Amino acid sequence: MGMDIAEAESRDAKVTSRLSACGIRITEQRLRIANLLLSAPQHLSAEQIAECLRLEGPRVSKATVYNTLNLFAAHGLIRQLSVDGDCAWFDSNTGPHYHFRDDRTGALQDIELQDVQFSRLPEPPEGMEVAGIELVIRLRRRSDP
Amino acid sequence: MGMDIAEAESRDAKVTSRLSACGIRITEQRLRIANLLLSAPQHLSAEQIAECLRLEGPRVSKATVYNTLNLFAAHGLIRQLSVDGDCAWFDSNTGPHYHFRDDRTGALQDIELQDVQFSRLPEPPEGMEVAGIELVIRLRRRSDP
DNA sequence: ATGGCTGCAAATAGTTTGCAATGAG
DNA sequence: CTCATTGCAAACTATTTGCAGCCAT
Repeated sequence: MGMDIAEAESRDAKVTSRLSACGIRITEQRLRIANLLLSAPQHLSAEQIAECLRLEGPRVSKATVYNTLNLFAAHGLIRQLSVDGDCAWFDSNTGPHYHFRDDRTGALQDIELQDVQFSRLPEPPEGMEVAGIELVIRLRRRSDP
Repeated sequence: MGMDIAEAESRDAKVTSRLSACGIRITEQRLRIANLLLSAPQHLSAEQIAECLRLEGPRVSKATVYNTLNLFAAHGLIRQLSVDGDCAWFDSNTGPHYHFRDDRTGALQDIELQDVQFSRLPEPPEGMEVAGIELVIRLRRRSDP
């Protein structure tokens, strides 16, 4: 479960350069949040991120968590999802893809683009064009034995 | 744009019987809200419903609007959608179908089930089954001339 | 009459904002 | 040194809940 110092440093270096490439100034809080989200494809809510930060070290205010997430999203480093009305989810996979959603827990899981194919799609209304397709497959525990 | 008294009465009668069939007691507020939503397939937010009620007659408290919408949803008369994080939308089309969403205005429009066909869908994760598929095609104004 | 509804106001939850103190370049 | 960033608290928005009074049955 651990990560040695060399690993942590290389991870920090990667994340740091991604932030810098966007013109985002590096701070301890931004680096910690970026490490949570950007080291692997993930779906996290602001609350979950705040919770992780709380467990792992010095507290980061919720305002800063939100400000940082919005900053990252504005630079296209992450994407905000509206799959449930209760809270926003932040997805570090910014490429086009779809989601499974566990109805009971709310947990999300990626579906690769090529795992869904449409043999028919409706024509957009007059004067409009498709800006994106959001697909959520809701899941429940299988009932049959 | 108007509706004569006979029309309004027959609409009331239809709506009343749908509510009664669910065991929902008829009140003036419930009838007015039901008339807005159930007389045609529609997507309305709680705020829009409150606004319509405000314009058309005696005020209905927001709490009652929400309580009523939740009541209707619990009985399957309407369905709550989570297509944007800002507010809930209530859809009086309860059958399976999909949506267009205008990114600029947030407005929703139905897509019939048969206008979308999948030639490939992913296998649900172990022990899970598909509870439903939510598809939103986001629209923008067409850019090319 | 009596128990379910309504309206109000207060509570809640998620998120944003204002501002003084802090910290990075 | 200087301006961006942080943390806190307060503001805000959407929604829910507690409760006294009202109304359908």
